[in-house]
Amino acid sequence: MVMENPHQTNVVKGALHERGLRMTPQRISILSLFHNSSSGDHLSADDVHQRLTQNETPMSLSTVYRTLHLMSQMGVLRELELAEDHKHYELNPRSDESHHHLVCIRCTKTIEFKSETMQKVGEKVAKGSGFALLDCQLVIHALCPVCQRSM
Amino acid sequence: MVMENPHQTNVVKGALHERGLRMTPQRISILSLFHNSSSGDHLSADDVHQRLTQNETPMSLSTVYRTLHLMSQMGVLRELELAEDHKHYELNPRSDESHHHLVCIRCTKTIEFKSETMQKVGEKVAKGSGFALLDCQLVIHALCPVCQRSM
DNA sequence: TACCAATTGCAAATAATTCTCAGGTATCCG
DNA sequence: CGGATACCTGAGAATTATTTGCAATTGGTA
Ligand SMILES: [Mn+2]
Ligand SMILES: [Mn+2]
Ligand SMILES: [Zn+2]
Ligand SMILES: [Zn+2]
Repeated sequence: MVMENPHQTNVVKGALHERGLRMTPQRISILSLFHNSSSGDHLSADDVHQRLTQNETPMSLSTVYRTLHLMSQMGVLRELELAEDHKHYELNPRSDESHHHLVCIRCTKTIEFKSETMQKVGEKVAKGSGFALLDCQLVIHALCPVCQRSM
Repeated sequence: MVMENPHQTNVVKGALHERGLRMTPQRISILSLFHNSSSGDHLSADDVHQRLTQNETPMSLSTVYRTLHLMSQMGVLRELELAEDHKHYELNPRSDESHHHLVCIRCTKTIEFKSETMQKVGEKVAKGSGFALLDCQLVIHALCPVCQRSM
């Protein structure tokens, strides 16, 4: 069940080395998990932890948190703050496949959508201020049709 | 020091009544605080609590949390998830003055910028799925020039 | 003015995330 | 090949933002 993505793994390994960090079995397992998830899977730290356990690659929840944080800092993962009380993660999409989220603040139903302009705006704004872009996300908070009725 | 904004206050009062809720002194104080803040002031629950105390309108921190949450649900305030471990709030800007945030994930330096297209995209996407728009925010995570050097 | 649901303050509870630290392990060097 | 060093992990405790339960209070209305 654990299928690796050698290319991406090596790219990350290189980035880790540049910082004096290492590619460990735990980090490989977490990256594989995300590579094998379908788009639209937004995983919490706990989700990741549970799936790893099912996948025969259990590890400490602390390590999961540490890895998710590190990978987000490196721009490999993307941290989503949707309408829940905890963070969710997904692979940080390549600029040509970037997508964004429309989320109901009441039932947390989430819809992904694409928009090329967004990424361009992000790149332009970041460059304009001399910032190095890591992730650019539009979040639309709204009420879904169902929740609009039940108010 | 506490100057009210009668118009906006009445609008909110009406919206509260529609839900069977009340306009209390505490809610008025919190709204006034935001109306008297300058753009770019992103206040945490604790910031709000401290400023209210200075303003001679102290109240319980629970009430602050409850009010910030309620006002966000109503679309009066806007909840910001920037690069810190707690939420920040600001007045939810009218559609014609909407703005967005570029934030350094390392030092949390935050820059506001405008972009008309963004709001339009948000409105279009929400409508396209039958959602009722509350808030639409682009967050760009990046590294500021200073932090890029110190790595 | 009396009533009643909404609201508040306080303290306790919750839950996500981080920290501490001791025991591994990869990597580098002589 | 060892040994030194720095990185990494697991386990659990600690931290901290936020929520909740409850009794007392209050706003808005009849
Ligand atoms: Mn997504
Ligand atoms: Mn702002
Ligand atoms: Zn909904
Ligand atoms: Zn910075």
